[in-house]
Amino acid sequence: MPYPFHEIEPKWQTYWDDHKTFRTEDYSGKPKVFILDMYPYPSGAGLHVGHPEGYTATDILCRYKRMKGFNVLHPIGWDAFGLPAERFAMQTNIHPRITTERNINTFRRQIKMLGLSYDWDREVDTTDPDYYKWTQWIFLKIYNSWYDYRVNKARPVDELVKEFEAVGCSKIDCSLYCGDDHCCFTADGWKQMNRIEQHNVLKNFRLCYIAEIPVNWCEGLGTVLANEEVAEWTEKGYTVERRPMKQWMMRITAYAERLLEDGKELDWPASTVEQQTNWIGRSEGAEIDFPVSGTDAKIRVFTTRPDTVFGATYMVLAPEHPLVETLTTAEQRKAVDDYRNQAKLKSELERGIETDKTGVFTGGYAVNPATKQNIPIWIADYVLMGYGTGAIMAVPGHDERDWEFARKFSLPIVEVVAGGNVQEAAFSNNENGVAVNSSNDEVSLNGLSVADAKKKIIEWLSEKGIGKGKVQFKLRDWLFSRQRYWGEPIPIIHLEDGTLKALSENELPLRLPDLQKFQPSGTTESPLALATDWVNIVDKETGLKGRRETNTMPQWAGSCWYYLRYLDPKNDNEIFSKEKEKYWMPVDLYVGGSEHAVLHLMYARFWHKVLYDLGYVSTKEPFMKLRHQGIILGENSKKMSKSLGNVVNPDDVVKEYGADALRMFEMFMGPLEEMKPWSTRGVEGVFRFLNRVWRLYVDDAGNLDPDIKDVPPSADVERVYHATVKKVGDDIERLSFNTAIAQMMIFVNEVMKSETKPRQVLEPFIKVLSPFAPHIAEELWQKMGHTVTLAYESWPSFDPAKLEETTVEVVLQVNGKVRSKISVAKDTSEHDLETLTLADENVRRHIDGKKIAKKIVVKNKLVNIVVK
RNA sequence: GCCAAAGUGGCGGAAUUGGUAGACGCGCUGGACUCAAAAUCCAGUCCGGCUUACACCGGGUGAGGGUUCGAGUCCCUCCUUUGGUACCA
Repeated sequence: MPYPFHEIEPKWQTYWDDHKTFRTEDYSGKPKVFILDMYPYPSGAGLHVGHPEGYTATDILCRYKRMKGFNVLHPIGWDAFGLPAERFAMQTNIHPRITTERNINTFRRQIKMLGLSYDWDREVDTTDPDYYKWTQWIFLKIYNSWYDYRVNKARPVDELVKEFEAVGCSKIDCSLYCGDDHCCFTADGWKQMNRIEQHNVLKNFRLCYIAEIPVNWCEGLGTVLANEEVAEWTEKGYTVERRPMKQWMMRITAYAERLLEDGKELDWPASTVEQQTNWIGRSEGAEIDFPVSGTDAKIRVFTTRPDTVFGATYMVLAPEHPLVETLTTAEQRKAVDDYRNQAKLKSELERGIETDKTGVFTGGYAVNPATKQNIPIWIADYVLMGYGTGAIMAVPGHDERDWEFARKFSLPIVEVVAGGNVQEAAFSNNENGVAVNSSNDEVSLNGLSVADAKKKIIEWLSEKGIGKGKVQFKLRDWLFSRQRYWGEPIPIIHLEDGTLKALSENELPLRLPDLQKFQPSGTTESPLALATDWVNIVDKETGLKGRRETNTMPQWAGSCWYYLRYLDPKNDNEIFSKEKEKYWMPVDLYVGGSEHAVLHLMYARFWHKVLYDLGYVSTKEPFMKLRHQGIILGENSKKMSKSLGNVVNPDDVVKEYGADALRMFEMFMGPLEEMKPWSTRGVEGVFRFLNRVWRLYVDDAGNLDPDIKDVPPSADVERVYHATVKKVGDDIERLSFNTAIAQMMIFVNEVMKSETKPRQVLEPFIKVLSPFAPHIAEELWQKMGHTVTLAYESWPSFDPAKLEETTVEVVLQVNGKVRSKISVAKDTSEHDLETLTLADENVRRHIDGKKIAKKIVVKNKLVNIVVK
C-alpha cells in the first residue's frame, strides 16, 4: 500500500490556509528576503508541468529560508490581461472578465494543490481595477515626465515648464528632443505661445508620445505588435506587415545607456544579459553630413568607421528615405519609383532572406566632405530606414556589404586602410591597419592607426561643423499601444483642438466599459471605439469635446511593476508605501522562463528606472538575482504539444502520485536551468523514495514506528546524517536541488540498512525533507508528537567534526594510473603514505625494475609514483 | 553567417578547488517473499579481455592535438546539438 498522500496533502493545505501559515509580516526583526516567481498568465488550458518547476524551486528556497530565520516575502498573482481571453470572447461573446475569473480560479486551485507556500493575502490580478488603477497611474507619471540628459534622469514635465518660463530652452540641447534647433524660444517666447503651441513643444519631451511610424500590423490579431513581439507571432503562423500608423510610444531609448551599464552588475545568467546587450545594440561612431550637389540639402549618415570617410565612393539611402523624392532626376524617376514600390511590398523578413544586393541610382550626387569629390547617390534596401539616419556613406574597400554592392554595380573601390587587397575582398577586419590615401588640404590621417584616425577625423569634422562623434543604439522606442479591448485603458483624452489631455490621478481608475460584442471595430481601432458613450466626452475644464484614447496598453504593462504591488497590495491611497518598499526591495531572487529575456525583463527594468528617477523606489534595479528554469520536454524528448499527444497534466500526476512526488521529481530531473525530458518512471522512482521514508517512520497501523527510540545512531548513520544536513542546506542555497535529493536518498538508504531507528537523527531529518515534500513532512512531524506546523522550526545544525571520517581511502597510482587503494588513518603523514605505497604489492609489481623519477603525495587523497 | 551555452553508461544525471569518472534515480539481470502476481527486500550492472574465484589487465567523458606527475575539469583546432540574432552601417 502506498502512503496515504490522498489524505495528508489536502489536510495540510487546509491547515496552512486556515492558519495563514505563510502570511508575511512587514518589518519583522528578522532579515528579509524577497523571492519572486514570474506570475502566470492564467490560460484556459490550466497549469502545465513547466509551471511547478520554477515554482517548486523557489518554494523550497522559501521554506528553507524561513527555517533559517528569514522573513520571507513570497507572493503570487495573475497576469490576466491578454489576447487569448479576448479571442475567446470574439468567438463566444462571453465577457473576458468571466473567462479570466474562471481561469484564475483553476490556476489558484492547481497552485494550492502543489503546496506552494505563498502569502495569499498578497495575491494581485492585473485586470482588477484596483490594480490597473496604479498601472494607469504609472503611465501618467511616465507621460508627465521628460528625460533630462543634463542630470541623466527623468524629471516631471512641470519642472520643465518652470524652466521654460524662466529661461526658455536656452539651457537645453533641443536637438536631443525635437531633432532640430530652429524652434528655440526664450522665456518670453514660451509665455507668448498659446495652449496648443505649448502642448506641441512639450510633447517632444514627454517619455510617452504619439508618433506616426511604420508599425508591425497583424491583421489576424487585429492589432499592432512591438518589434520584440513579431517573431513570436510569425512563428505561430500569423503574418505581420509594415504599415504607418499613429501609435503610443515610450522613450525607452533614453535609458539605453543605463540599461546597458547597470545590467553589468546583476547576478543574472550571462546569456540573458547578453541578449539585452545585443538588443540595445550600442555602437560608437560619428554622424557626418554630406552636402547634396547643386542644392542646400544635406544627407546625414551614421558610421562606425569615420576614419574611412576618404574611401566613401558613393552613398546609399534607404528606399523610404525622405530625401529620395528631391534627389531623383527625371531620367531615373521611373527606375527609382519602381524600386521603391517593390521594396514597400517586401516585408522585413523577405528583405532579410535575399542576400543578393539590389538597388538603383537616383541620378543625384553628393559631395564627400573629405575628398570634395562628387559621389553618386543610390537607393538600396540593404540600408534600413529604422537604423541610424537611414542613409550611409558606402566605403566598399572596408565594408563587406558595400564591397558587394560596388562590385555588382561597378562603383569605385578605394583603399584607405592598408593591409588587405581591396580589389579581392573588403578589408574590414582591420583594427590593426594603418590609414592611407586619407588626406586633404586640412587634415591627414595617413599613417595613423584606426583608433587614432577615428579620433582625429572626428575632431576635424566637429571643427568644420560637418559632423560629430555619436553613440547609436539599435534599440527603438517601445511601441506601447494595442488595438484591443482586454487591456488597461490609456488614461488620455483627445480634445477637438488636437491637444491631448491626461486624466488626473483622482479620476483613476479609468474602467473598461462593458461591451456586448468584442469583434474588431472594423477599422484599425480597438473594439473600444464602438463604445460611443464611453469614448465621447466633454472636458469640464475647457468645455471642449473630446474622445477617449481607444488603444489599450500591451500585456507587458501590468507585469512591469507587479512585484512592487505585492509589497502593499491593499493600499488604496498610494501605489505602495515608501517604507515597505524600502524594507523589501530589491527582489533577491527572481525565477522564470528565459523567453522573457528581452521583453518583460527589459520593460520592467525601464519602468523601475523611471520610478527610481521620480523617487518612488529606492533601488536602481528591481531584480538582483535572476535564474531561468529549463523547459520540460515530453517523454519522447520533444516539445510538449497537444498535436504530439505528449502533454503531461499536473492534475493527473498529483492524483496518481501526490504533489510531494511531483515536486520532488521536477527537482530531481536535473539542473533547474537545463532543458530535460519528462519521465513517468522517474516520478515513480521518487514516489518509491517517499514511500520508503513513510515506512521508516510509520508502522502498518499508521502509528509512529515504536522502533524509533532514543538510541545512539551508528557511526555511519551519524556521519551520513551530518553530511546530509550540510549538503542539503548548501545545495538549496545553490539551487542545486537534484543533488540535495540524491543526498537525502543516501541518508534514507543508510538508516534502512542500520539495525536501529535513532530518534535523534530521524526527527530533524523531517525538517531537512520538508522544503521538498512539505505535506509528508508535516504529517510525520505531527506523528512525532508536535502540534504545530514545522514551517518555522529552525533548520538543523550539523557538527563539522562528525563529518570527518577517521579513516580515509588513499589512492595509489603509478604514472597516474590507479594501481591500488589503501585505507589509512586520517592525516597519516606524507612520509608514512610514501612508505606504505612503496610496500604495496600491486604498486611494486608496476615499479619493480624501473627507476623512480618522482613521487607525488597528497595527504588524505593519493600517492602517485612516476617511474621510467 | 555571427554570438552564447552544452556534448559523460541503455536513459535522466553526479563529480563544488586539476586528484578514485559514472554518486543518486530509472531500466535491465539474478535471488528472497508469494499458489501466483503486484508491492517490498537483497545482490549485480561503463565497455572489453582473462579467471573456478579473489583478483588482475586494457580501453573509456563528441573528435584530434597540447599543458601537467595527474585532465570530464585548463589551452588550441574541428564536429554536433540547443538558444539568441540576422544586411544594424
